[in-house]
Amino acid sequence: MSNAILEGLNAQQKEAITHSNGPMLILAGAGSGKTRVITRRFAYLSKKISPNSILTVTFTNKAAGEMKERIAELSKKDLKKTWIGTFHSQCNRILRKEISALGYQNDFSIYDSDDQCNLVRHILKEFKICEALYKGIVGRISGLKAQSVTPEDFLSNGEGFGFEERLARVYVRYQDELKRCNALDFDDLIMLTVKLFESHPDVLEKYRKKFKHILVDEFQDTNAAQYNLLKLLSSGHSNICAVGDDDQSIYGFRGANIKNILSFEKDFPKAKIVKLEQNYRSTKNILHVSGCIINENQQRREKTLWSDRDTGEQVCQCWFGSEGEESTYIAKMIKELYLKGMYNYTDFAILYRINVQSRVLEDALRHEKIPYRVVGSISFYQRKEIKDMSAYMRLSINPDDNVSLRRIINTPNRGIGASTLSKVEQYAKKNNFSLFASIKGLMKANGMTAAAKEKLDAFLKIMNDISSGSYKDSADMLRTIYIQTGYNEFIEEARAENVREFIDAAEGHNIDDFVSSISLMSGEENADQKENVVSLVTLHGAKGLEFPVVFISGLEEGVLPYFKAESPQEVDEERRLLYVGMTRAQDLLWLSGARKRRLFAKVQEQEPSRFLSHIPQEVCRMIVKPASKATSSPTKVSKRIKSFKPVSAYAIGSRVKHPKWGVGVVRDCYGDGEDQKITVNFPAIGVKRLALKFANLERV
DNA sequence: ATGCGCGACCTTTTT
DNA sequence: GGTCGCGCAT
Repeated sequence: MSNAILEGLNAQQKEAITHSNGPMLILAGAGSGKTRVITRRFAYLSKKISPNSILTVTFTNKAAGEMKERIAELSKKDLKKTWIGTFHSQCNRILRKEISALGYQNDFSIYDSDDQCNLVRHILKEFKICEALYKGIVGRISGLKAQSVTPEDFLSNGEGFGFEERLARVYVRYQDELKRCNALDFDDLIMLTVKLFESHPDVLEKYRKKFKHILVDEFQDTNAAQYNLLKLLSSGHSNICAVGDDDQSIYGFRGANIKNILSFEKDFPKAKIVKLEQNYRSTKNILHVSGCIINENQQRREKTLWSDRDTGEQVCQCWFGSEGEESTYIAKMIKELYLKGMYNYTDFAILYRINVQSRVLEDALRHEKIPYRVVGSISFYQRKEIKDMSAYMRLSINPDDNVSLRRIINTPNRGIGASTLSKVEQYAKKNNFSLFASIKGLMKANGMTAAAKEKLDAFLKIMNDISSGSYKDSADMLRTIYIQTGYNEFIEEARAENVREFIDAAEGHNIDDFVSSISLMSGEENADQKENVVSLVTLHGAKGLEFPVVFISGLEEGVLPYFKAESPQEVDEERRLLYVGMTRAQDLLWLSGARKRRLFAKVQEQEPSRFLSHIPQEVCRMIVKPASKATSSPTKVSKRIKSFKPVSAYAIGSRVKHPKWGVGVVRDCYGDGEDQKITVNFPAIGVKRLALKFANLERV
């Protein structure tokens, strides 16, 4: 066995990688080299069996991409046909082949949450149920599907009263509509694969034989349907390797079931359990403090992370008068550490529980002229113009796709309004047609005004032109759509830019593959991380990331834990959220809160988060700022980190740019007013003393 | 068919 | 405070 695969690993990691057959649960603590273990195990296994017979599932495209990349580095095998991907993409791949067994066609559309909402709202309108309830209903339906509860199951167990009864009716109808549209929503991808395997043992057998080993990443995030899928596929050989950390389970609200990891041995009785407890990321202090937090949770698998790293700086705990002071403090601290030359802006992250918290933080960063990026805002593929373009593509491939048709029949505006559409809907219903077929039928029937017919005919012609074209790739088709539909004339410039980017991304992609996977793309994975900016990110969004310096803001009752978390289980999940945030930090960690915070409309009096009471004071530095107008200067802490002067015009250690000599580091800066002098070390030139007034320097 | 004003309600969100 | 959706007005 070549040793490259086993090089530089600790004993537990080796044990996990070389385990041969049978179920295994790897409890991988934060920063314990989890990805490394999975990728190496993949490489290890593929020495004995074909890499194509290992099913590797992740939750995000990003994780799948990283894994592929790292496996490619390790192994010289051809990885084109491997099964490394998200749960949804793997199911998509299986269903594209096998779904005819369930009465769908294999060119089905995939509805994302936006399409899903549109369809539910349409049904609610028809059922004359208050449309405003759609969000709750979509959530419930999604929850049911996550448990593999089909409409039929739900009907047979249903109470049959009030809301539940109406929910059942909507669910039945929704699922029926999806099938008529030849469409699957995200949850269907999993649920229907499970259903397929359960109802067609021969198909299951085929994949069971195909996948000799199964590797699951982020196992703590699996929902019941996903777990069922894994159990079905691994039944027989039981070669399932699940990697996860129950302490980082923060997606309970999406149906993730923490019990899957807590009671793994119940389903896989002889499971080997490996704990990865050596942390390669954080200082001892950070680990100690975060360990004390997570220890408060009752339902967890005991683990104790340890680190080879230094004790490190104390964790800073701060209490401010208001959220404004909190933000100012954080911004100033970042500035100081940056100017000191210790860290780049990319090394900092500010984490928070809810998105609205970013606003005041952004204000403070802008005020200090610190570049930043808010991570995880609306994803590229969810933008209206992108969704419109894809809807045209989708409809042209799958004419039954009513949701896409409703989306674009009057976009851009071609005068087909609600009354015309409602005639189309009625005619479709009467004849059991899709909307597209209904429009075609109506052209020959009576009962439409000539004007309406003309407009519908124009729409049919556009769709016909799009469908009958021959294209060399997806980009080619999109360009045709963009022009044929007149979208290019109706769109504003900023959005047109997005469309161009979309077309670029489609370049060289086969149309069927592109359309079938487009709903599964998030577009977040290619966000350039190279920019030197501070990251602002929610605690959820921070999972899987790491930063040398982390600030967690808003550690107050009502924010973290969020006021909606009432049951002990929900509070535990909030605690895990804090734990995830803390364990992102490599060197320095600040935990802060404010006594007064503007939340929604009013200013609220806040109490410190209950989680803070379990922090051992001996490894913490407490900073309390009484509510006052006085500018909160961060000197107290800066002294602790290393004594350095308050920021002057140009702080010692800061970087400046000279028009001729380029970037240099400030050695000294003295004098004041007109006579200020500065000493700068330019790497290429050497140390220079300049009169600030004439030097024409620029901060970098 | 579009535009505006009013009221309700606020999380997190891998796909 | 700010977004989103509805209903009314043109």
